Amino acid sequence: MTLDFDPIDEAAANWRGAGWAAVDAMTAATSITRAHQILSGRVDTALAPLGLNFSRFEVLALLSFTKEGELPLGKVGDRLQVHPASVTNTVNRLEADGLVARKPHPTDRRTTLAVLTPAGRRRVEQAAVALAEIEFGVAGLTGDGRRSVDAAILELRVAAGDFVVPPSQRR
Amino acid sequence: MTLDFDPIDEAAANWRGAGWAAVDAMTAATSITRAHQILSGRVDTALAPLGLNFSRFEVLALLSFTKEGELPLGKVGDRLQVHPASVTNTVNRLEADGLVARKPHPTDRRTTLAVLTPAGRRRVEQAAVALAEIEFGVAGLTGDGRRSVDAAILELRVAAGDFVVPPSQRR
DNA sequence: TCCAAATACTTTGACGTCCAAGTATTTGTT
DNA sequence: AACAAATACTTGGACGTCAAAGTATTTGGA
Repeated sequence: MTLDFDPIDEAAANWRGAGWAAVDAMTAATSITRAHQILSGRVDTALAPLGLNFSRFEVLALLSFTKEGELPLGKVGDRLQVHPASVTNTVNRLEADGLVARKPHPTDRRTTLAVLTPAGRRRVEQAAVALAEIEFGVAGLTGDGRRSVDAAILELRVAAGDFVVPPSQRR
Repeated sequence: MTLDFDPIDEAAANWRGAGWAAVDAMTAATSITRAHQILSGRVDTALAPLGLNFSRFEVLALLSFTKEGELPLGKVGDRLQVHPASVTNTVNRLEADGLVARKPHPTDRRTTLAVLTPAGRRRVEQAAVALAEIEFGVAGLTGDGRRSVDAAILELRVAAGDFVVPPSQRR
């Protein structure tokens, strides 16, 4: 199963041979896709014994950082940049496992709050340890590599409109 | 929906505040995950009018690079690093659209070949143009950014055992 | 005050991915 | 030659994601 050549290099050579454009963009896209595949597999493997996957973990972690351990579902989606339907699904599962509870918003009846339960707080702590142990699936990336990936992808995220850099903090 | 702060920076600050380990690994993993989400959305949008998604396109492209325009399904999976079940599913769909045909292997009856049809060849050419136009979803990444992403992720892929660098070509 | 538009969440449905198990065929050993 | 193990692919099931439509509630004008 392990190849004796770099499949991305090989693809780049093929693309050039076919006269196709944007080869450098293709390799970057393919690299990112593969990196995601690798780390997501590792992360899910590490979290499986805890009954979590990365999405569920992210929700728990986000809640654990708030003062009251609660947040409207919509805010969760905004922060984690996932579709509202995915938030519903993820919270359903966390709720079924007793790690989170739904609670009506005190003043806005459209809104539902996700509240971290004590079991949820314990679980997220365990998960954070488990993920740190496997370096979040990026074992193999050096410190320099991590920094350069962060910096490069920051450009991509800003270009995609993920957030607006306030004029005062442009770097 | 657009935030006025970097959600990954925010997460890093929260993690440090909670005393959780491996913050730099977490930000790298989150960056890669988000980058994948961005580019995969853009790519699928660009390919949708052609009735393709990135997986289907990759299969067509791979076949188009071979001499005969055909390859055993297993080889397709190896090259694209996807699960055999996913190859079956992807080829089913391409076959239903008349872009690929299944053909028995001439000597090994366990093996099935995927063969590019003339329509498949035309379609993949159109798709390559469409993808080049949107720079494979990585518009926003500069040339330097693309190179540094490639280089960093190469480390990750090698560490993950994607392929073995022959001793003669170590860099 | 009234009501159209916006907001918040859920539901449903189409896909895609992976794992595990099942079928068919070939290989490698004895 | 015989047969267990490996290989190649498909099937079925569990999940996850997103888009679109539906329900409930709140907002912002006229």
